Amino acid sequence: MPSSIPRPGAPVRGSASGKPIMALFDLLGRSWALGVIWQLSNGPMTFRQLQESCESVSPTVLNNRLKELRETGVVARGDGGYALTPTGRELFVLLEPFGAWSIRWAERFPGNEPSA
Amino acid sequence: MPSSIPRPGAPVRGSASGKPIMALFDLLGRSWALGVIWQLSNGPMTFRQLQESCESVSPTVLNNRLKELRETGVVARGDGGYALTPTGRELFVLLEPFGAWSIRWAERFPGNEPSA
DNA sequence: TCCTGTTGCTACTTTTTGTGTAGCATATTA
DNA sequence: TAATATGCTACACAAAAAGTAGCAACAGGA
Repeated sequence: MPSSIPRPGAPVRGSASGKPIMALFDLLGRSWALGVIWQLSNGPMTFRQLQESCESVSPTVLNNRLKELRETGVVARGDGGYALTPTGRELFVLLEPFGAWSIRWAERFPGNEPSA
Repeated sequence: MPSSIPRPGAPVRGSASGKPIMALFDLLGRSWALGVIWQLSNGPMTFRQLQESCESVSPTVLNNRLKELRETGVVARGDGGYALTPTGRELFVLLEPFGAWSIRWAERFPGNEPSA
């Protein structure tokens, strides 16, 4: 059984009253949710393509994440497979800076020398 | 046993070679990771305060998340309990816009009327 | 029409995570 | 000394994810 889909206004992890930010964190804080959005930012992908580009995601989980992301208006199916909706693209705009940030984070990672 | 801590450069979910963005998504895509960072943005909190403000988080998980966030340089312990490091505050700066966005998302949520 | 390949899944078993509750050891304050 | 807070650890249980198999629907092509 898929876990319940986080909806703002309904109880979610972190908020019995469903504060939107907590509903969003519940949605995004599930395995592969962020990864799927990241992959789809490059354009529509089929289920199988997503499976390949997200190494080691199981079809069960991928299907659950896609269901959740569709029901929350972030992803939709169309030509060429799954794609971000306008809402999803908005979300990606917020997510995009994490790419560059993660690289700087990696460089100064505790125990890493800044790679010469 | 706590799950392994995602480190850029080491294999993580989504990337055998540990692409930084995938390591970051692995770190943040665990339950309560985003919520903890969000809570700590208001200032340092004790373990118990975090437990209370994150409704329904179990101490086991909270402790695991804090360990991971500390070892990845996002959170540290100091006066007044746990607090974001400068790195953690940087991360929060990227996260902050999600607050406002989530409210708009809630308003036009599939099945919600834009509240009059 | 039969074969071959692709796609989007579902089913199932095993392993990993998270929940929920209890409670302990170490301060701190009265 | 007792009461309180703090930062946990230890379970027993439940939920989620991994890993693998395979099926139904469709699209060519021979």
